[in-house]
Amino acid sequence: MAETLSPTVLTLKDIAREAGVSLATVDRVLHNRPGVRPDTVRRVKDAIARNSFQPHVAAAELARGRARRFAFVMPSGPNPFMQQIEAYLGEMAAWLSARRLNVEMIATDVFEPAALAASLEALSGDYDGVAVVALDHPSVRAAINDLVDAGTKVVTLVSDVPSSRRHHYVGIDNIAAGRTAGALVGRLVGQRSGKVAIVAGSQGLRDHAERIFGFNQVMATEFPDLSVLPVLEGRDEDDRSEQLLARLLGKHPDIVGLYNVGAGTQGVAKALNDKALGAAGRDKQVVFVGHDVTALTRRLLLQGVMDAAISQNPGHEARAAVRVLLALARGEPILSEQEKIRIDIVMRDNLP
Amino acid sequence: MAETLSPTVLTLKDIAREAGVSLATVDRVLHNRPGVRPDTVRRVKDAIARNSFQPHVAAAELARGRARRFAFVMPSGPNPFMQQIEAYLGEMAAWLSARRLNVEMIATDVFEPAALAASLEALSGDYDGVAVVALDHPSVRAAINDLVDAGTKVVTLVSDVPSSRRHHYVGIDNIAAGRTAGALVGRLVGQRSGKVAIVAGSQGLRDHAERIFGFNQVMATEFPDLSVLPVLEGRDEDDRSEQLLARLLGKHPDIVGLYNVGAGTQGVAKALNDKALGAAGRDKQVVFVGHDVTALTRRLLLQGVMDAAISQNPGHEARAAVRVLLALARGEPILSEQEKIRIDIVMRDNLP
DNA sequence: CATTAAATGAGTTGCGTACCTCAAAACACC
DNA sequence: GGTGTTTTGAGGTACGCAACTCATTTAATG
Repeated sequence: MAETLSPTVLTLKDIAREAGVSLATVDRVLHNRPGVRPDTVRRVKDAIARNSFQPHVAAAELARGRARRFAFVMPSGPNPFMQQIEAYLGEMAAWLSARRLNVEMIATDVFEPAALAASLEALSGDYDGVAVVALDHPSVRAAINDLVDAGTKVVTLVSDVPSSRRHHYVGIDNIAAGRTAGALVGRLVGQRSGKVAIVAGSQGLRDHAERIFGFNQVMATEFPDLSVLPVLEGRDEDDRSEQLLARLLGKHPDIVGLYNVGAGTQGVAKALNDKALGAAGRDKQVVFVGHDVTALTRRLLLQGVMDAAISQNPGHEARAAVRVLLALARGEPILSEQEKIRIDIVMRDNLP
Repeated sequence: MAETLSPTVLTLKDIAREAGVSLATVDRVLHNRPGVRPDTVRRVKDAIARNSFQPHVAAAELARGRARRFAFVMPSGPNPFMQQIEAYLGEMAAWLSARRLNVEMIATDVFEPAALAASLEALSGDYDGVAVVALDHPSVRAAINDLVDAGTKVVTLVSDVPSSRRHHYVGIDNIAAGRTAGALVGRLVGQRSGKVAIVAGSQGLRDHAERIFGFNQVMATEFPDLSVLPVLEGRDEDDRSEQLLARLLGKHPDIVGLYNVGAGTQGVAKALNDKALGAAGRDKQVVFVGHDVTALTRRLLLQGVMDAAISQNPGHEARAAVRVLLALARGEPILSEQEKIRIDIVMRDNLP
């Protein structure tokens, strides 16, 4: 009837006795210190495995003395998503200090490869872990690899650099996100046929490009009655997005769906709402799917202007980045299921 | 440019000096032990607050010596959702043992109030925390309150007992889940009008009743063109659900939507697929929304038989229950944002 | 065999807290 | 004033591990 999931665990002393060696040797093996014969290493590791020994994290943490330092390298400038991440880190302050963890925010021009790489290089040696919102560029990749080589744990956040040797990526699969957006637009448009518009920041941004790719994939294979118009590049700016979209809506009265890949949501909504385009604007007739839950998108969802938002929970991302860095630093396994950022579909009725 | 989120923290010795008392007195205040004058208590607490002191969890954990024991009281019998929770707890084994946490599974007949209450009473004194999938019944409520009074931390899982003094509820808001299901059925049906069927386990189950309530709410206010048929009570059994639904589909050729509130999904799908009801079955014509991502619902989503599943991540629930119990036992604050179980909308393209 | 290098043992210290004991001081009461 | 009670101080031990030193043993080399 009752079943125990966690057997009693031993201490290092027990392992030493089991392996027939001294505590010092166990310690050497555990921390990959030199001066132990391969055969002895094996005996110790066997004893550890045989008893499924886990070092007591509390004891280890206490014994190491110095606090751990983590750095979050984030884009400078006003970016609501990044501000949210910073806010969530602030909410963890008590949690962090109870574990003697120091987290520092470092702002840099993420879109300038040289500046970002320089910021990263400057961290070398001083930090146990670094989370970075990174651009996928050779110099950035090199900077990340240097950090890794120096023993710093590196996690990419939101935007990955798969070609680097970063230890982990905390963020969503953007192709899948685009596919999800496509499925939503297609399904919500329903029986109607017509055209679908895409507004993106830039097709040069890795995540935007991936989302568009996924979106088009689904549209082509599953919704042949809908034709996708060329991507508008609004540079994530409200004004530019509005102008481009307004012109497009004017030219194509049969637009039934819209996918906003990045920011500039304010402008997109304004264009949809523009009275000049029809008696009551097009906001309720066009299925509008975008990204991220902010104060603005929340309002648009409630008003029925936006139909769904694809969201990657920024709180989850912030916490996952910290937890992953901590687990890496401690040499603990990562609960991959827990740290995986899911693609959330947010509609009016499941607004968080 | 760089901003520290976590200032250096002091130790108990520093606090003692700050407050002008001895370590022993600080310890007495910190653990609400008697024998300290109110005025002194205030002085110590002031010093703690003034320096935003946080006890070092690692040191505290190490010093207390004995491991913590948590119990998960879950329904007996083959329930896929519960099995998943147990599996996820198994995945945490290393995490748990590194923290010297013992988690035990206790199976009981959750639908029998007396049996459940007895199971809970039997735990008194032996556990630091209990997570229970509870029925909302006076005797269960009393048993929970007894546990709480005995100093055990209690968390309700999946199904709440709001009238009890449980410390926390880990699960979704079922009314909101029903609303979400309603919105999905309504939106996915599109322009068509017709009838909508509901299959539930029993309207006597709190969570099912709440979901139906939320579903009807949305249907009535937002989709007046759809009329909801009386709820079928399939008792979460495949056969019974199939028979009831098959009869209903036969009687109403104009059913365009279906909400399956609980289990019995296999039966529901079979009824939809029944060739006797039409040339090719009704599975692709009826919008079908259900709950939970299992091997079965995953297949149905991929086949296009099911259109969306409302999901409460069982892995997240298992981990959240453990984390909340641990935080409660340690006297740490709970990261409510992190522990909140979200209502996930799962469609074919964002299957986890 | 002697010499040197490598491997291992034995031991110490300290991390910050919980929990305990015992004595001393402060206080309340008659 | 003396009594008894409450409050406070001082100190110790233990938790499990990291990190270190230094002596000793074992193996490799010439």
